[in-house]
Formats: sequence, C-alpha cells, structure tokens
Amino acid sequence: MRSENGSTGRSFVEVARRRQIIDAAIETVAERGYANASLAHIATTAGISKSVISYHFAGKEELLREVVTAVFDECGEAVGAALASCRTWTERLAATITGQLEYLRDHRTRWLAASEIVISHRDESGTPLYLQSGDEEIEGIVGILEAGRDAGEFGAFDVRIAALTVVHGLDGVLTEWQKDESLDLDDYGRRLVAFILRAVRPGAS
Amino acid sequence: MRSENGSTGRSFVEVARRRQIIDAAIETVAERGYANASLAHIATTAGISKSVISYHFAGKEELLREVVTAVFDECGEAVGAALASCRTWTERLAATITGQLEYLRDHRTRWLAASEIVISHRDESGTPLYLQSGDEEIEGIVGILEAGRDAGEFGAFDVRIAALTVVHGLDGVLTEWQKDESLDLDDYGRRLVAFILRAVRPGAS
Amino acid sequence: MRSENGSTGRSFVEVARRRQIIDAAIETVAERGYANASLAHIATTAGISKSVISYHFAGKEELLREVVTAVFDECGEAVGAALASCRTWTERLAATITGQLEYLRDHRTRWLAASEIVISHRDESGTPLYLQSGDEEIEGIVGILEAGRDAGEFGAFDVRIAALTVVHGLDGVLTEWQKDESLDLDDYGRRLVAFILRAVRPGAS
Amino acid sequence: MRSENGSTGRSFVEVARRRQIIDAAIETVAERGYANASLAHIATTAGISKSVISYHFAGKEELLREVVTAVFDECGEAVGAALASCRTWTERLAATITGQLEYLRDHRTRWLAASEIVISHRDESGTPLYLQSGDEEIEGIVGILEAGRDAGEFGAFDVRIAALTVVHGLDGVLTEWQKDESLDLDDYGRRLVAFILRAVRPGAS
DNA sequence: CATGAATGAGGGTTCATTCAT
DNA sequence: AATGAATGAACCCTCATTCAT
Repeated sequence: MRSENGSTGRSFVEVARRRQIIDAAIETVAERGYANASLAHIATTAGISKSVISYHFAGKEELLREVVTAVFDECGEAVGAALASCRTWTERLAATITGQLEYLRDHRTRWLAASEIVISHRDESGTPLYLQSGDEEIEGIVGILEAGRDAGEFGAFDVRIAALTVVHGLDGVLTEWQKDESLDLDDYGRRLVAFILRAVRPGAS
Repeated sequence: MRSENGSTGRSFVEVARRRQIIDAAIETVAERGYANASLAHIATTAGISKSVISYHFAGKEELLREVVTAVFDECGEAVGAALASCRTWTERLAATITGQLEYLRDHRTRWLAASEIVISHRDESGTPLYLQSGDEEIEGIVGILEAGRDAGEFGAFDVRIAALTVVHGLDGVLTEWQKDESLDLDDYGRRLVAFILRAVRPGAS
Repeated sequence: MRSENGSTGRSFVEVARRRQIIDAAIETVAERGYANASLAHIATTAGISKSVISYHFAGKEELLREVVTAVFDECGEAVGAALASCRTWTERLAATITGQLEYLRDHRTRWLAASEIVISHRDESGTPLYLQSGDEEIEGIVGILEAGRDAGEFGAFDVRIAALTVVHGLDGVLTEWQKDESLDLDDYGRRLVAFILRAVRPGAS
Repeated sequence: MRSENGSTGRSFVEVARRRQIIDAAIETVAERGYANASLAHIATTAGISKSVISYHFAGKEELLREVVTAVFDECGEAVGAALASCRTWTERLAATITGQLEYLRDHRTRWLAASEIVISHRDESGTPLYLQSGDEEIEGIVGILEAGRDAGEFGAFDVRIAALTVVHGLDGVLTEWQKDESLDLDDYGRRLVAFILRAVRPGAS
C-alpha cells in the first residue's frame, strides 16, 4: 500500500503539479472569462507546456470540476469554521453570510473563477454544472432557519425562500464588488446581515 | 413618403428576418448554453444558411446584444405595466417581484437566454456585459423603497442592499425552476413577496 | 437598328452606369489594393447596390478587364498624341517617356489601379493578366529605336533590351512616387529621359 | 549547454518544418498567385494538415514575411558574393546585374513568389510591403555609381535615376522569362549589362 | 514525468454570384 | 433597370486532444 498521500494514489509531486495547474486555471478563468480560458492560455499562465495539463488531468472537464470542488470546499470549510464558535441561531445565520463574504474578500479570484465555471460550463450532455451540484449550502441555511424558528429566535416565514434569498443575495455581492472595486465587503456584510435579520425576526408576517 | 418602418430604415421583411434569427439565437442559447451557441447552430435552428445571419447582423456581437436588449426591454415593459395599476409602495414593491416572475413564467426561454448572454458574453476588451449595463432595475427598486420608507410603509434599512437582495433573489428563481420543473412560479412569487415584505416592514433595527 | 451608340448595343444610361462602376472599381483598387477590393466595397464606393454591378457586368472578371482596358487605352491615346507632334526619333523616344509620365501625373489613381489588377489578377485558368496582354507598347518603342538607329540618331545596342528597360523603368516611377508623395514627376521625367538618351546615343560599345 | 540552434530557440525539427512550409508557400504563391495562395493550398502542397502551419507560424502574415525575408536574403548573399571578387566599379555594376539574374535563373520560383508577395501583400493598416521595405538594394547601386563616377569610370548622370532603372529593369526580366520560357538569362544579362554600361559610360550628357 | 508536434473539427466572417421581385 | 435577399464555398484561426519520444 503506497500511502504517500490519502487514497488517490497520487505522489507528492503529482499533487503539487495538479494544484499548480488548478491555480493557473483559476487565474485564467477569472481574468479572461470561462469562454476564453483555453488550455493554451492556462498552460501559458502556469508557465508549462499545454500537454502537461492533459497528462495530469483526464481532460478540460476534469480540470474545471476540480477547480469548482477545490474552491467550494475551501469556502465551505471557512464558513464551517465561522459557524463553530456560534452560540445562537441568529449568530449562525449571520456567520453564514459574513463567513462567505470573508472568504470572498480574501479569495476573490478563486471564487470568481469557480462561479464562472459553475454558471457557464456544461457537461457533454449539455447540462450546466449549477444544475448538477447538490444543495448542501441551501440545506444548511434551511436547517439554521428551522432550528432558530423552533427556538423562538426567528419568526414564521418560508424557510426555503429565505435560504434561497440569502444564497443568491451573496452571489450578488461579487457583481457589486466588480462594479465598485472600492466596496468594503465587511461593511457590506454587516448591512446585508442586518437586512436579512429584519426579515427573519419574529413578528407578524 | 417611405413609411415602411420607423427610423431604422429596415423593411418589413428585414425586421421579420431579424426577429426570426433573434428567436433562433434565444432558443439555441437557452438549450445549448452561451458557449455552445455557434452561428452554425443558430442558423440550423432557424432553418437558414449560416451566412444569412451575417447578412442581417453586423456580427455575432450585434446579434447577441439585440437578444439582450429585446428580452430586457420586453420584461421591463411587463414590469412597468404591472406597476401602473399600483396605489401603494408596498404594492409596487410586490408588483416588481411578481411582474418579473410572470414574465419569466411566460417567457422562460427568452429570459434564460438573455441571462446567459449577459453573464457570459464579453466584448472585445474582455469586459462582461453585466458590468456594462446600467442599473435601471436596481435604481427603480431603490426609488420604491425610499418612497415607501418616507411614506411610512417601510422601516429603516439599507435600501440599496434591499434592492440588490430582491434583484438577485429574482435571478435565483430561474435556477430553482430549472432544478424543479414543476415549481409553481405564482406561488413562489407570493412567498417571495411575503418574505421581502417581512424584511422591509416598519419596526426595530 | 438601335444605334444609340456604337456597336455594343448599350444605351446611353447603360454606358454611364458602366463608367460609374468602373470608376468606383478604380478608386477602390487603388485605395485598398486588388486583394481587398471586393464587389461590396466597390458598390459602396459607387453608392449603389452590390447587385447592380452583377447586372451591368458579367462578373468581377469582366469589370476588372474593362478597368485595365479603359486605363491603358487612355494612356495609349495620351502617348500617341504626344508622339504626333514629334519630328525626330529622339523626340519620339522622349515623348514616349514624358507622355506616359504626364498621364501618370494626371491620373495617378487610374494607373495605380490598372497596374494592381494587371499584376495581381488571374483568369480562371490561373494565368496572370500581365502575361496575356500584347506587347504593343514594347513593340512601339522597339520601332522607334530601330528607326532612330537606322536614321543615325541612336547607336548600336539591343533594341529589345532597351525597350524593356524603358518600360519597366516607367513602372518604377509609380513606386517612387508612392514612397515620396512630393516627387516632381515632370522633373523626374526629364532626368529619366536624359539617362535613357545617354544609353541610346551613338558611340562605342 | 543547449546548443541545438542559434538564438531563436527553435529545435532542429522545428527549423526543418518551417523551411518545408516556407517552401510550400513559395511554390503555391508562384503557381497560383498571391491572392489564391490560401493556407489550405499551401498545406496541401506541403502534404500536411492546415493547422500545422498555424502551429509553426503565428499567422499567415508571419509566414509570408518569412518567405520574403528568406528569398531576399538569399539573393542578397548571392549578389554580395558576386561583388566580392570585383576590382572595378564597372565590374561591380555588372556583377550586381548578372548576380541577381543568376539567382533568378537558379531560383526562379522563389524569386517569383517573393516578388508577388511584396507587391500584393498589405499589412493590417493597408500598407503594401513594397512601401515598407528599405532601399538597401537601390542605395547599394547608388553607391557603386557614385564611386565609379568619382573614379572616372562613369560619366555624369542622375545616379538615383540610374539605380532605379537598373533595379526595375531587373524586375522586368522575370516577366520576359515568363512570356518566353526559352529565354537565355545569361545572354539576356550580358546584353542588359551592355545596355546599362552604354548609359553610364563617360561622355557628354 | 514531460513535451513538442500534429490533427481534425469547428469557430466567425467575407465573398462573388444568383434569383425573385 | 434595379435591388434586397440569400447562399455555399472558402477564408484564417483556435481549440482540446492524441501520440511518439
């Protein structure tokens, strides 16, 4: 049993190369857009030969999926860490929003690239990636909202609608940030949290 | 007195052909995605030769921009009509949401295509369309929210954040609908309106 | 017998239209070069529809040939007129050079276009036009040189070589003029005549 | 120490392929003319796929410029070699003519192609190549003529006019050779030299 | 482990020509 | 007499992928 690493059977060098290529792909997609991010451009960005990519990845498809997985996993971990120290459901709801915005703030390029790919890429059957991904994020927020409602922290409203509003509201931040580079994401987060908390606070519907 | 048309100098036949091509482009983009919507596919969908498109449009760029303009104008008119009969700012806010959802319900393909293009298409300088368009929609909602707040219908909150939440929340509906074809958009709209109204209602914070 | 014109059977309007198109072709070829002178550009220059050209000319081939014929005939007439008043063979040789340069000076665009076409255009068999044209010009100079030699005005040299040198030397003037717009063609002509006369003057060798 | 090549960073195989493609381009242009020399035809002539050309050259533009450079450099070297063994300016003038004619005799196709390209090709701004190139050849002849005049070998005449006459006279040889395949270039050269020497010989202007 | 080389498919665009009106 | 409309061929170029080395 070769156990240089986990269970993938990849050597240390191999893992490093893949990471390098993934990073180059992220940079390229973020800069030039999904449609203009050819393997040639990615290879140039990485400073390697084009066929190195083909050697380490089964194809462009796999590379792009790895980008998405890597970024979304990172972000998920960041949000998870932010959630760990929360005491109330209100705090957890706020942490979900601010946690993701903090990731976005610190890893804008990565998030931008992953978003582009999820939105634009389609598998060979023509199905977009964003229709293939699970709804863990939404389910997580739904869980927080339901628990908070049961605990009396939140009022009565459609939790799924609320969760979707939060998720898509977060997506919109990136656009705002692109339109206005000087946007203060921390401040934006506080105000977004405030607005969402208004919506979920107890009281007449 | 040549009165075949308005001020564009286009004949009736020309206008019809352009519309046909635009419709074919919409269908193709919605079905295959922006990146796979080649002129060849669009032509095939329209049942015409590839070069007919080049004859009627200066290029793919112009065709795509016309698609976006056509769809967004249509939707804007629909929402404008819905707003016309409103008495209160609350009604206007609700009508903005339901009006757009009704357009989306009745013209799903058109909206889908226009969204894809706005998100994915970049001009020759590499700037995406969604960063080029103005913010009329957001400004409109901001106006409603401010007026409603001044009229005492709404509470005190960051109107821009609120407007962005509404706009991006609407964008998210399409994704939900694609994931679940049986989604009742009218019902969804009522619940989304209810949630947003919770957020904007007067009261603490 | 409809005899509005000569023997071509073309009406006055028809002739005018053809001339208009020929002029537009000349202007376009001179400005954009043979390879970039499409019927579309020619039509735009003429301010007419593209298919008008096809209506009046059997094809692009015919149009281009007409351009060449028209310009070369004009130039030939100009040179012929210059020759008419000459008394000596030396004068005739000089008039051949200065006559053509005067045409060039006064009709630069026309000459430029015709030259481009003759050099670049090939018929459907692939034969360039410049290999199809007769050698009237060269023969004419050869005739002058032989007569002048027999009359004792010129020395003994290869008349064909001399004629070719004159003809191609004239071609080169256009290039010089393009490189230096301020070139004084009259002066250039005088100096070119002087040089050629040195070569043909009687004497050793 | 990587010493596969000089300073271009191209491997041996790469250089060979480029040469092969350049040769195929030369053959194609010479045979079909500049305007009909598509990359597809060049590829067919080379017996390779069309995209191989794009792989080895940045574009058609680069390929064509390489053709011109290669041929003109070759010819320049040949003429330079012929000049090296000359003692008098008269010999040098003659060697300039015969040297180029010898190159033309031995590499007719190459010269023909390069000439076609220089005359017909335009860069993206529309400027023809022949207006971009320097005048090294003309300057060289001018230098010979001036030195020869100062040395008393030649008479008094406009050296620039003379140089241009020589250069364009040489261009004309190719046309003559195309019209008459049986033309003896060596003989032609001797007679052309004789004619030019008549023109430059000392004596009254 | 890495890569230079090659390829065929497909991209958008321009073109000369035809045809019904 | 004129033209708007349409077409298919050909244009150059980019692409993801494969393969021998």
